[in-house]
Amino acid sequence: MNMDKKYGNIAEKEGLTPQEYVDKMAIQAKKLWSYMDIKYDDFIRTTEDRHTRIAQKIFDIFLEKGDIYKGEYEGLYCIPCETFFTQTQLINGKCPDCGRDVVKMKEEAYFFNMKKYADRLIEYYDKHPDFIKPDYRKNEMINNFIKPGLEDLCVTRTSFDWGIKVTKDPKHVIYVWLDALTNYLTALGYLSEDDSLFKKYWPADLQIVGKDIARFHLIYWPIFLMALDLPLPKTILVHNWIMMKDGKMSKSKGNVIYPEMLIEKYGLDATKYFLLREMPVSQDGVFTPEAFIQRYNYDLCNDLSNLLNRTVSMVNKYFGGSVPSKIINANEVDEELEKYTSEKIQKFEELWNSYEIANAIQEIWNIIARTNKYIDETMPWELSKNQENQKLESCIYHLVENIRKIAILIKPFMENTSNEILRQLGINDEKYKTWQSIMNLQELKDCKVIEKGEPIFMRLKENEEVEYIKSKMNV
RNA sequence: CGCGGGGUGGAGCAGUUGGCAGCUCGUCGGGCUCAUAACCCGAAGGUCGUAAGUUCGAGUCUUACCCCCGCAACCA
Repeated sequence: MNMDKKYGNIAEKEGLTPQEYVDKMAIQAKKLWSYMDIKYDDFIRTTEDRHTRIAQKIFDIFLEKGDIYKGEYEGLYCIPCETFFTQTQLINGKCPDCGRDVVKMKEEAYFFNMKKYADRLIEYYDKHPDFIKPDYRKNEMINNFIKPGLEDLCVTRTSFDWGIKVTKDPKHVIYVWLDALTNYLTALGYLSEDDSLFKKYWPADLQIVGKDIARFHLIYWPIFLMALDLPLPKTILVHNWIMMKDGKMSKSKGNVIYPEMLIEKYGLDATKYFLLREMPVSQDGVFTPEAFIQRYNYDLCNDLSNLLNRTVSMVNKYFGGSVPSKIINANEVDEELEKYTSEKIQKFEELWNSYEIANAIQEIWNIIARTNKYIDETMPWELSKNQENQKLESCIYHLVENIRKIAILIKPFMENTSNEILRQLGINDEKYKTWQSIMNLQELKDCKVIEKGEPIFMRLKENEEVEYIKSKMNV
């Protein structure tokens, strides 16, 4: 996590010092993570001493190597705001903050020699097809930025002093990507007295970034690493955005949806489920209140929750709550279910490992649908009536076993629900809760389901809830 | 102007190396009763943006064009 950047101007407006302002932002970010139950080992801020010291060191290394040189930065400048803007940032040719005219200005600045590394970067892309995901981002970078001629990156400013100073030239402040990106290294203690974490974990297996900062992570970041003679992360995954039907969320459009509100009303698991399920990696996902409630009702209530509920009920009705033991000679219907399930688990694993999360989750729901269908195929109530006990035992066993697998599959993103399902099934033994355990049929010794199934998700009235969500979007 | 993504039954989307056009929701009809008016089965509905080409055969390859959405540089 990194977030402390140039909030100086915004801070002033709120009557805060820049440090106070970013402190406030950091608290908000941590709050959201904790609300989402997202755990992390470390949370670094670029205002921390462990970062600033090393960032300065890295700057000096580049300076000595000749990768950083002193030049002049020319840009469009708003004098009252004391800020440079790019052509595209301007609104009707005026300052986007205060609306006044901007002027061409020059200032002394340090530049990083990106050109020097352009060829090496392209070569690296070619030799490491897994480096950038999804694939098309690579072409985007090459065609738009590298091939037309990579420009050197301005890495310092003199127009303000909030930030990390250049050791040998303290009127310059390191700005912005050199400072920001290197936090991935400083967080691990790179170049510090204790770099054991760095030695242990670098290079990273995966870095996930939003598409808005793809360029910086796919071009500048690898080049900085090359300049430091460090290995690159194995994969950088660029994810897209959640959009609203009428485009980007914005307060002025009144279409902003806050995750806190959804979590509060519909629970953490439902919220995470929706976001992951509706969010293709390589395309923007769309949020609509209708889709949210429909997913909740169809996928979570009708398919998942109801499957558990009807199964628990049958274990009680036919076996007094005790899960039958594994049957060795399963019949054809059972075998088909087993085969289907293991194929889908394999598929899930493939997709999950290639970060196609939405598609992977879909495979789980295929198993859920197939298990619901299995009940209709076997008709346990008929088996009971006709006293076909062995078939009935096998059927109920297979049902419980499949739901157990489903619970473990959803655990990474629906932990509470997963635990609740296992609790209702009476699966307490840790050995039946591992990822490895879903590769085979388990005996499920001494499992006793709870006496009365409790729905884990209750059907919602679509109209009412859609109205509710909409009313919260205009706040 | 350039680059990228997308245009597939009413809606939202899948379609790996070209070979009888699939999924979810909706609609219509049926089944079942373990469960939440749930669950299961079946049917209707598409000349796969337009035009031309390659091929025995193209949603899938080639070319041209039209429409929608992003990105265009030092801005977390």
